[in-house]
Amino acid sequence: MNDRLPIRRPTIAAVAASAGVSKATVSRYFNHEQLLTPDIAARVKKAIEELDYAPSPMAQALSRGRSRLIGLIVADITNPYSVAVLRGAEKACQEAGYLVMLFNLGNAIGREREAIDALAGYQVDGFILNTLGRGAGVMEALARNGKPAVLVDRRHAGMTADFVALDSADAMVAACEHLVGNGYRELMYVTEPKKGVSSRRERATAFSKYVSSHATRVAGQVFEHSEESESLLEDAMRALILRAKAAKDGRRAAVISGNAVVTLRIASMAAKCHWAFGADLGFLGFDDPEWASLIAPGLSAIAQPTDAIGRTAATCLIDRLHGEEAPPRQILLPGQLVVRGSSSARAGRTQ
Amino acid sequence: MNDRLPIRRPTIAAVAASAGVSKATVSRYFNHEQLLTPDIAARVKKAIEELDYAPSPMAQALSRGRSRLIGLIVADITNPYSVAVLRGAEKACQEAGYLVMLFNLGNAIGREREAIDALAGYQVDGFILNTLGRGAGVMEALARNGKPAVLVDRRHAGMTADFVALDSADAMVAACEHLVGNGYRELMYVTEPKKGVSSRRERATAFSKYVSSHATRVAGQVFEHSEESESLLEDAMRALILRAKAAKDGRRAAVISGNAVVTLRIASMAAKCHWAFGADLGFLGFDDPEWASLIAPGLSAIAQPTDAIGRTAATCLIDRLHGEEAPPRQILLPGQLVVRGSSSARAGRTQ
DNA sequence: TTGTACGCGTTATCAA
DNA sequence: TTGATAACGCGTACAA
Repeated sequence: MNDRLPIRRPTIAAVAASAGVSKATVSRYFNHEQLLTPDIAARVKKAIEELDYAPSPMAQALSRGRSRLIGLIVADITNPYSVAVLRGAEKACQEAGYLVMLFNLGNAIGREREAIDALAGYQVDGFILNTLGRGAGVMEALARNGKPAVLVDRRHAGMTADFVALDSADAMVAACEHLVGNGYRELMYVTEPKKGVSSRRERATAFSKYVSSHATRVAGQVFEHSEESESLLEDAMRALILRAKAAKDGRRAAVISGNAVVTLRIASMAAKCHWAFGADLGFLGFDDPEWASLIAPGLSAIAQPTDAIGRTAATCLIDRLHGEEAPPRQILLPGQLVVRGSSSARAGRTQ
Repeated sequence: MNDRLPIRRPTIAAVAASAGVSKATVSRYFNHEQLLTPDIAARVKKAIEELDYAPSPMAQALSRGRSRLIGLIVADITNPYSVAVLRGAEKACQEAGYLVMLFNLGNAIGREREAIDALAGYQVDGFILNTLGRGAGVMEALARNGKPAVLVDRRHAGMTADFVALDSADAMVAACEHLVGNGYRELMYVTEPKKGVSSRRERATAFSKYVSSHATRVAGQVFEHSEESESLLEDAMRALILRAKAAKDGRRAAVISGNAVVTLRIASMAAKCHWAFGADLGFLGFDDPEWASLIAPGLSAIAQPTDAIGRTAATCLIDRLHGEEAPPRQILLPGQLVVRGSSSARAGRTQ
């Protein structure tokens, strides 16, 4: 039952023969039906149905130069953010009749070129990129293949392409104002190593800017946390808490996390050190993972509109494919502040 | 700078012309280099490098009938399990020189056929399926396209294909023995609606079997939990706890969760009702999400070897593509019991 | 060993 | 309006 080798789907030639017309006529039935005599069209239609014929997208791609394929390159599919975006993008693509070819970099920077070329080989019509962005070969590879791209979350310096992301600066201000409004004045922003990643840089910058423009009331520092600096982070947080206590003016300490990965680290550290969020330590994190409400007393968060980001990226790209010629767009989507117990105004539990 | 339209990558004809040979010779350079004179091979090589030529996989696919593409159909990309498997599979595919075309069903059963046909249109060489499995058109569509497939996690009744999944029965026994060994004798297994999903059925069956074969010491029930039955579940859990207390023989109550989605529900319910895991209520869940250790006092779990499952599925499929003709295999991978505080022997916190 | 010519399944040009 | 025919970019019998 599984003789899988020589099974061939019917071709346009078979339909043409069966309908007693030429291949060109069958092709026209799909692409320019208006040009066909009703009588002929009906015959072709019948043959198509009898044979259960469907055009081969591959052959179409070869002939037309367009494939209805979209290449999606993602820095790290382990990252829930990437997956959430992927989901929105894939859905929008499907709805527009495009299929997604996926390439996961697995955080292997430097494979960006390889990925672009591999996907371009299959004639993908365009790219959605969520990559590390050392930028090196990327621009060149994109240009060489002459295909449009839209960047997600991470923009490449000097690359002129559509860009979709969270409005980090706006979100950071909202986060800071919320915390400060609730009495947290000793702030620390913890981010993964900024390196070249634009979203990380922009959030850190927005944080620093907020702090310096409210220097009279608020103190703040940026902490770059990498896998190895676990104990350094613990020390920094401990110091932060002590500083707030030492101030004697009732100010409280709070940590802002740059993304869900960092949030996970901080939450497990807090559990280990028996720091109570919302009491000893305020907390608010970028990204709103499903488990945020489960960590007592609930982790406050900036929820990213990941689905909309993915969807926007896809439709934006597809617009380009349909001939949209506008200059590169920068689409920043607003985050949503989700308040839970970890950033409460008064110490203690907040269901 | 973004004149993306008429950029054409060099073709085999261009290389042939540049090297002063025929297209066939260039083709042979890639596919049968042994047949070439060193001198000629060198000339071809030079031309290839100068033009930065790479064969078009699309055209190759059309010509050979094989595309080095693998279609991956997933029931619901929102499910972390699916993503984890996807990750392993995509990696293995990449390493073997295959690219993945992704199709997410978004839990829309009935789109399976559509997905298979869409992917088959692009000449994917084979399928990796993690779908709902009403089975209806699936077998037919697969047969019609004559392409091999490997099933992941969910097997289709009557479909003879390779199958890769967690060894659910074995894992369930391990889970039960662990709980019973720690004094939990009043058990409840909570699963999403079993419907046609084989993995859910198998786990429930294994649970029932364990309970009935230890009926003298252990009581157990299966609870099918759907989105709407939130309050029913709460009632059931409350009753479970009371039953254990009422028994007066020191037996304790424990819940086993069928997957991470259910775990999330139960954890938030426990928080709401102020049930303390490991004290009032034992807990152990299938799937070991990253946040399992953060829920006090740590959620015990059966960790699935998701990466290995994905990787195994992919290599298994690729073996078939390379001519492997063995009868359909059933590959069951062992889960790993991760013990944390939620299933501790004595009440109280267990770091 | 190398080249010629045809096929893979479409679309598009140009006559008819 | 419809039908040959030539691309599209590549592999491969077959001939040289």
